[in-house]
Amino acid sequence: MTPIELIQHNISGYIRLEAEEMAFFTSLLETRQIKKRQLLLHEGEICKYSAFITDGCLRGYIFDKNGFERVLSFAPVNWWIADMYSLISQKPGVLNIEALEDTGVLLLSKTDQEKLYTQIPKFERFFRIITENSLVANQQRLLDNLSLSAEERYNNFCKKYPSLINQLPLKQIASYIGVTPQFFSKMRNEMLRKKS
Amino acid sequence: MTPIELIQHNISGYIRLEAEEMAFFTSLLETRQIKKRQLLLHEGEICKYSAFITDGCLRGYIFDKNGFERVLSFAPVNWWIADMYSLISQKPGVLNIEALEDTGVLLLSKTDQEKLYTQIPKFERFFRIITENSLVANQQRLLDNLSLSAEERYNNFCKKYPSLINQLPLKQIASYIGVTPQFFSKMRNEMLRKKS
DNA sequence: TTCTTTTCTTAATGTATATTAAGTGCTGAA
DNA sequence: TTCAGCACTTAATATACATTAAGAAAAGAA
Repeated sequence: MTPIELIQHNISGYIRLEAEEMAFFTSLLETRQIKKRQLLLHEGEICKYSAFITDGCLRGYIFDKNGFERVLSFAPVNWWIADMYSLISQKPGVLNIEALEDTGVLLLSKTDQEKLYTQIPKFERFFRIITENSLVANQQRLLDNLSLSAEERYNNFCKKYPSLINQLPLKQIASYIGVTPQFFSKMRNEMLRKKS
Repeated sequence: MTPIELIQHNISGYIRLEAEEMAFFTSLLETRQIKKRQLLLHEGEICKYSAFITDGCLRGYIFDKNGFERVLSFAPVNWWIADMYSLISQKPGVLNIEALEDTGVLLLSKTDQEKLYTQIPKFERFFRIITENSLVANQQRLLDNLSLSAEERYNNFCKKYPSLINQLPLKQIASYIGVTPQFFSKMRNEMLRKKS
């Protein structure tokens, strides 16, 4: 599938568009390639785009008060990512969005997104639904962090991002589940030992 | 303000409705009183309503694997609450929603909510926006849990729910910030000592 | 009121995870 | 080719929080 076909397929899963509506939508998209380790968004910037990943993988992370990176989310192919706080408020955000490998995205600017809302109200529906889904995923992760051990959080990571288990450096996964790389290394060894 | 005035005011902050649209909306609402400690929603049930709080306070919580309650969110006056996972999927949920004191809510059923979406598409917009806001609040809390100490999480609780600091039993707050009541008690004493 | 239950506190001990440090093996740049 | 840096591992020690237990104070029921 081409990037455009991929996003059209993604949208068609939620709303039904006329051909000319779809054409109008795709006319608003901007293609961008991000090289490994390059940032799509830097903390302190105002987030002006929602990004749809067509190839590769991004990660959203912040620096905590001790200067350590904490991964908030990964965005593999077919996912959307943005600093929602900054995108909505148009204030400087805290999120860094970085390519974990060479990555292709389609960008929809905030202004075009609002154009879309007024001209094709069905897009209110589309973004309501994907926001609801994000919210559910987020609440689940919050509960995981409140009630599960690191080991169980790792299992949930594996369920949520099966394609990333072997694709990502271990320290990224450690950061996502909220432990140090050292502890993660030890933990994984213990898990292997238990299974055998 | 009456309950109906309160919810109308809440909605008018996001979308502009004609008088008859507002009348149609309010005709869908159901008033319900929940006595202290009564559940509005019990885990295992399918969530059929979004609830808008007009008086009192609710809490959403789950039981973790050790059988301990973990508070996911509080819902004071003027907030919405539901088990989003269950409401969206119409599968049995994991959330319990309980009144912390005698509480009045306005209920909007899932089916009426969808009626609303088709008959007054502006409501797609309304719920998109409040879902976005929930998502942002949730992401912030997730980052808090990954990167802040219990003390700092308590400070953030105070900022988010200033009205609840003195209204809630301490053990509810402890559960929200993710520590035991014993540790919370000790921590608060230490915080007081530091300030003086 | 009196009794019971719940909330809150204090303190001793226990544990999951962090921190620091050191070492190995890869990778990419000069 | 050689070196610098990065990813990953192992291990010793440290710490933020949990668990258990017991008592005091407050709230609810009889």
